[in-house]
Amino acid sequence: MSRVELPNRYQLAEFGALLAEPARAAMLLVLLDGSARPAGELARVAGVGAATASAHLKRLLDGGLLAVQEQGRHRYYRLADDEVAAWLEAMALPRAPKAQRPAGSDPALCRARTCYRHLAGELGVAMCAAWLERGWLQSTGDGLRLRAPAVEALVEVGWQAQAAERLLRLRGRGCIDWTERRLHVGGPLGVALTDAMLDAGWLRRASRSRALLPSADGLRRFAQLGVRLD
Amino acid sequence: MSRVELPNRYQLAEFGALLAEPARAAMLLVLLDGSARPAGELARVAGVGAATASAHLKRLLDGGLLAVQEQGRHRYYRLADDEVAAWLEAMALPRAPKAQRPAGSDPALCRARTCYRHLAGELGVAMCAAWLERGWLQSTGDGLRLRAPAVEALVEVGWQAQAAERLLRLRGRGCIDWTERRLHVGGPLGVALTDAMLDAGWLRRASRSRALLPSADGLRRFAQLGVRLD
DNA sequence: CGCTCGTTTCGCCACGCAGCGAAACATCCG
DNA sequence: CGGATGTTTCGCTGCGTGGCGAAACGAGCG
Repeated sequence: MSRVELPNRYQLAEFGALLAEPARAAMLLVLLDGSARPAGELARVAGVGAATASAHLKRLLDGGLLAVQEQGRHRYYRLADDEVAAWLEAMALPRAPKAQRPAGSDPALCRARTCYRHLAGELGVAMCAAWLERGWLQSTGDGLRLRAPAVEALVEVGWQAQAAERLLRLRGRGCIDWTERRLHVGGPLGVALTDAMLDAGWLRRASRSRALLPSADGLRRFAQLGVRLD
Repeated sequence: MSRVELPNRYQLAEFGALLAEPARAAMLLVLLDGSARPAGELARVAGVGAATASAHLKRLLDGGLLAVQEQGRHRYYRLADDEVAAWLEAMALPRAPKAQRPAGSDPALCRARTCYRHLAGELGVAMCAAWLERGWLQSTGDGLRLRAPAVEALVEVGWQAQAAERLLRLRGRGCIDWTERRLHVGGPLGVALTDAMLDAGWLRRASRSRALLPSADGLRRFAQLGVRLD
């Protein structure tokens, strides 16, 4: 068939048009944390009526940026996949007016946050770098894979052996962190790691932002795993 | 003052709107190789009249995506900086309709190409990774820096000592390659390296695309510098 | 079964803006 | 100076689309 050419002007324009409306941008931004929200709530967030919101959601859906999940009389919308989330992060974060990143950005958010459903920010980048260096994490043709020594280390700091071993079977995606411009671990592996850290109380979700707040205990554990902030 | 919050909906929408027009998208895409072109040529590329093109260029200029350089009765437009180029790469490349990247993309382009003015693609990523691993390249707080051993190696494969040493003073920017999702060297250092490789005949620009074609000699030199393609 | 609530569809209006031609500038050249 | 060329400004028209209210649809619930 016709080979896929470079990004032609129409693909790029179509994508841009989907972002070009403040109402749609607001919806996408609020879904960037991986949540799934019903149409009505998204309408409220975007500040438009239900009818208008429905039209916007239809466009985003047709454009492949959203996926929908029906549940009773609600329809929950979420980002189509973490590929989309990565694009949005790339677009959204560095778009601070001019200055590179005036250090005014919320420091907690720079430190640790969710990107889609996995850990990002300085902490996420530091973890990825440290584990890659130790060989606990390896980049294969198949994506990022956790190695046995990492499992041992996790068990040593208190994780259940069975749960830790399950991580060996999960595939990670290298995901670019756009405040740090460096890799962190996304994909199923990244999500599983992050979930476990939340469960263990190492991290806590901030109430009104995507920031993740590390507990004192969490920081100690991270340090035991070779992960330090600055 | 008001701290810079996260990307608000308006910033994102404004950016999207700039891309949302096929004529503007075409202009941006053709400038993605770092070239500077006069308004008339961009009008031709975009397939619109001179008047229309002028209006589009004004919008892109006001939006901070382009810079202009007056020269006689011509006005040469180019991308504002490599930050913008990186955003565009991020938007444009992975925007193949659905399938991840159906391997139908131009193989030469995946192998090596210019990103703005520096080397990207498999070759660029491989070089960056190999040199980081050998310590020839180091990530400092200030960006990427070349180290002395790299200069020695470059001289050994035939570069002028003086030119090679100058590279030590140039700052590199980690630039994300969106076909590979991995780092390669951008910024002044990346540009200087790439220029030198073009001068030395290791690489040649393809006539009708952003692909860079490595010569047989070039591939041999790259191999001597620890850079191999698969 | 009939009411409620969440969502989508329909019909309508209004604004934004892309497009062009004509004209105004500006620069180079003879 | 005067004509040619490159670029921008101006005025205008037409289309796309965002917004809303009203109505339709469908799922829960008493």
